[in-house]
Formats: sequence, structure tokens, C-alpha cells
Amino acid sequence: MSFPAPHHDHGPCVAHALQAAEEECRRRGARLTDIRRRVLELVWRSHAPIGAYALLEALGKAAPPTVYRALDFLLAHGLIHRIEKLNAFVGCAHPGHAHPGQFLLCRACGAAAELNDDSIEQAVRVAAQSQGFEISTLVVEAEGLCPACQGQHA
Amino acid sequence: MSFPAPHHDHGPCVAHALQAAEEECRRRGARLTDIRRRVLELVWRSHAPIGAYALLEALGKAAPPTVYRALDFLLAHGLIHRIEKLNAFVGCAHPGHAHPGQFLLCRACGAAAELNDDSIEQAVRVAAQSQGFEISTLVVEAEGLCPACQGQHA
DNA sequence: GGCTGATTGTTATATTATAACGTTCCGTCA
DNA sequence: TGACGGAACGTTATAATATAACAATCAGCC
Repeated sequence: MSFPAPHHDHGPCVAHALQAAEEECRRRGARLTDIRRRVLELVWRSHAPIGAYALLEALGKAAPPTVYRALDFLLAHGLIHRIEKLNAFVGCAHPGHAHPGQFLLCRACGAAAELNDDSIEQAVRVAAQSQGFEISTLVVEAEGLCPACQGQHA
Repeated sequence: MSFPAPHHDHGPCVAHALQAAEEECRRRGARLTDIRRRVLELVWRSHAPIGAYALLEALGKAAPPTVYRALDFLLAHGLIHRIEKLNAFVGCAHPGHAHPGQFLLCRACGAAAELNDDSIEQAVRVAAQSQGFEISTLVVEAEGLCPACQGQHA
């Protein structure tokens, strides 16, 4: 999932993601309830990672646990990722495979792009192995400037 | 900085780190005040990343801004790193060079080891470049089991 | 229909972090 | 030396993120 074109129509992306999530949940025998679907849709509508309390506000009349439970479900089924640096969440571009999150985060516009690069994971794995360390999960988050923002912000 | 031996005497490490910090601050014309030194020492005394409020309690009669200001100072001068996944802090093993943090975090004992592996950074840089993304800072945090904990926790 | 486990609602609270403003400390320079 | 000015620290309040605990409801299944 690379950076979107500047004025790209995001609607179809959201619709596609929701449909993919439906299918993935059916495959797994998981229940994509109304709240969970609404949270997933809100996460996808935002190009930038979005925080739990922003989701809460967008949902209207919910309490924090409602949102966090939905997020936990979506995380557990690989439908979203958590960005540790930002305490925020983004839609997963490749639901269905378990995979580590590798992200490029634009510090100007906030947009996030998901990588899925084996050579990064390999490099970390090799370095870990040299210490006898056994990796279970890997966080890779690069902050910087996306192509569209590089002119404006040097 | 690799994982310490199981019963390793940590005192000398702490002393060495404090001395290195003194020198580094002198070089930079930065003031390693009493509070800052005490916070740095507490961070180093802990093998595992330690949170701001644990530091606060250890300091005794301080308020949160006191600790956060000391941490900001230590981060700014490359004397500690922040672990995003844990909202916690560890001593920097290589003060003096500006460098990204790359960490192995044991989920059993909590210990952290700092890597400094160019091939990891290179791999991310290459992947970013293919999207036209320009990296300013990079977070790499691998969770798993350190050598000493692998027997006990499968 | 009634059981059972999953899901959601609700209230309270824990944890992490910062804003705002006043005071003190410390080097510098007249 | 003493007044100035900026850095550091103290203090109070509050923002932002996250979870505990328990009650109520729902959905699938026999």
C-alpha cells in the first residue's frame, strides 16, 4: 500500500476494505458486528492513522471500552495495525496474511504507507540471531516526508 | 549492547554510563544537572526499559514534569532511548553518535538489547526510496525471547 | 423456549503526558 | 559586585490514552 495520489477518491478503497473484511471474517468464523464494522470503516476513511478517542467521538454515543474492544478484535484478526509511535490505528492493506507492520509515516500530512518487505524482516532476523534472540513480533516505523510533502517542507 | 549474563554485576555499567554522559555533556556544553543525572542513573540501573512514573516514584518527591523534562533532555542529547511499544526508556549504549534505536525486547524478563545494524537501516531506506519517501527517524523494535528466557517459556 | 458463551453497556479508574505560570539558579557583562 | 537574562526547576491542574469490573443483552444452538 503506497501513498495515495493527492486528490484520490478514497471511497472505493474503503468499500473494498470492508468487503475484504467481511470475507475474511466469514472464512475465520469471526463476527464482524455492527460496531466493529463501523470502527473499521472509520479507520479506513482516515488516510492518516487515527486515535481511539477520535474514533470514539466519531461513533457518537459510545464509551472507551467499546472502541478499544472493537480495535482489539480488528487487530486480532489482522484487519488493522497499530502504530506504536502515534498510539493510533490504520487499516491493514493485506488482511488475511499474518504479517508484521512496517510503516512509512509522513510527519507533514500524517499519511501512512504500509510496506511488506522481506529484506527488512530478514535483516532484523539475522541481527537478532547473532544474539541468540528469537523474534515473535516486529515493529518498524519510519517517520519522514512522503513524496507529495517533500516540496513544501524541505 | 547485547543481553547481559544472568547474574551480571550491573554497578560498573551504570558508573561507566554516567561517566560517559558527563563527558558527552561537557563536550556539548550541556548541563547534566543533579536531577538529570539521577534520572539517567535510575534508567541505567534498570535492565529493562523503565516508565516515567516508575522513575517518578524512585525519585521521591518530584512531580511528573520534572521527570519528563529530564527525560527530554536525555533524549535530546542521545543519552537514552525511548521504546515506543512500551512507553518506557533505556540507557543508550553508544552515546555521542546520533543513531536510530533498534531494540530486541524480551517479553519474559523485560530486558532490552540495543542493536546498531546498518543493514537493517539500509533495507528500510531502500524500501522507502522505492516509494519516494524520505526518512528522518526510524523505529525498530523486535519483541521475543532473549537467550536466557528461551528454555523457560518455549 | 431456554441455555450458553460472546458481545455490548456503564461506571469508575489507572496510566501516560503536557500546559501554564511562578520561582530559583547560574553564567555573564557592565 | 550586582543587575540582567535565560535556563532549569517547582507546582498545580488537566489532557490524552487505556483498562478493570460487573451488569445487561444478544445470537446461535439444542
